[in-house]
Amino acid sequence: MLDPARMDDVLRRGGDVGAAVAAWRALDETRRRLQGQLDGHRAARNAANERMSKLDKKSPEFASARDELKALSTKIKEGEATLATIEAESSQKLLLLPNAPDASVPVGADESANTVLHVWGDKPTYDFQPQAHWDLGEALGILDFEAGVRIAGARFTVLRGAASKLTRGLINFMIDLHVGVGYDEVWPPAIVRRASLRGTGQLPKFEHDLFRLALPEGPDHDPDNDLFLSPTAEVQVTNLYADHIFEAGELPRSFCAYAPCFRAEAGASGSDTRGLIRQHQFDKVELVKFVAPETSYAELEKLREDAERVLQTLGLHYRTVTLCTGDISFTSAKTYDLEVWLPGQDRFREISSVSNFEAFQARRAKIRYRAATGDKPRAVHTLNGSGIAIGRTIVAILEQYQQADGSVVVPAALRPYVGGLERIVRS
RNA sequence: GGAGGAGUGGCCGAGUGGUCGAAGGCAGCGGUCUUGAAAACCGCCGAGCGCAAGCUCCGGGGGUUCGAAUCCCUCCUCCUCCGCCA
Repeated sequence: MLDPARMDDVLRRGGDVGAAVAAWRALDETRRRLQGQLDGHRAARNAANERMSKLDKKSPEFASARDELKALSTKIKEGEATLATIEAESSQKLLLLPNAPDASVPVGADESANTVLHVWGDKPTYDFQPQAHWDLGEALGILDFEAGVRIAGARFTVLRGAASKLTRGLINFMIDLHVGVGYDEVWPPAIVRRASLRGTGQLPKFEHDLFRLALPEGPDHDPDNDLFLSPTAEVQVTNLYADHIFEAGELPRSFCAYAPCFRAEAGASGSDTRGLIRQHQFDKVELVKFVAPETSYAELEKLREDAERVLQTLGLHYRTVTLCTGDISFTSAKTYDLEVWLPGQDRFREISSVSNFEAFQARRAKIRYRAATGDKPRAVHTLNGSGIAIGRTIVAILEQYQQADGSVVVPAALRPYVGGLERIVRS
């Protein structure tokens, strides 16, 4: 949730955000006025009730006071109903306002305004025409797109043999790497409640991107009990500490988690329909940090390095870009994307996204901390980054490590995780 | 899935219609004492909104009442037993 004190900063995003901010401000003004009136009435009722508790219940004073209070009580109920409506409307508007970009984020309308932070490694050269992973994978018999369609439909893929083994190995490889530099490992549920998604900012705005479970619903069905397939472990791990107050000295806390991710990808029809890039279900190791606000930008750089270490250890050529105001997500204050080189497609593709959300998620999910014992709780800052997407890592390995004969060399660092497999060949 | 029981502040726990944001204990913080620590004693000690006065919060939502932690309905969660099961 955007901090109302940051309303001016959010305008840097441009577009129609200005109108939304103005609408919220007007509503909030009304809300505060009504709240003041209502509080006055409630104070009167509380005082009167206290006097009443001392009266003889059979006395005529009691009876007349009760009749008077009944009128006041009715007025309060009406006020409460009105206020509830305004509050619901106001908080709905606030929930739909995006995060304010950090001052260091370049201004721009779309990805063309993103800036390259650095490039790691050299573009590998081939003395043959490099193939796209979908051709390589099918030829090797390890990516079975047809079977995925048969079982579950478009945008699902069956991984066979070495691709399956690579998935298992990559999950362990990445988690071990992160645990080695101080992350705590967790294995969360794959299904999440509506409140969790609201906490991290996927809801209420992006429900169309999610798979919701169609459970039997009675007449008293409460939408708050709806369940969704999680689109990213960011949701589960961040909500690990929803409604929690960290004590002084407990921060920063860093976690890594593997979880399958599910995205409806509504509106993405026609793009990336080939291969493993954009699937309804994919695997990802996620990194999440809870930190004190004054440290969050230093932590963002460390988090970026932790994600980059995965690609470096695997020897994959990539670049890091700073997303501009028009390209950062709804919830982010600043985001770096790691883009891995895909020679088969002659382009860089996003493989990890690393963001500082500042207090945006913490305010929604009520994740707080005390700077010192006895202090008032304040919202923490949360950060997360892919550490990293498994499917796209397989894509990058297949494309960057491909050989003239159509086989693929397994990166040395990964071999201990795949039973010593050195090369993927057609079996 | 069936039958019972229970959800109160960081934790334990009292409170069954009125002066209760809520006894008491533990933990924590400050102090006295002590060379220091422990013990003992004294004080402080939930969160949110509001400039403030003040208001709200006793699992969530709804209802009854002048007034609800307390009564009613409903949902959620936990515990015990039975059933089923990787």
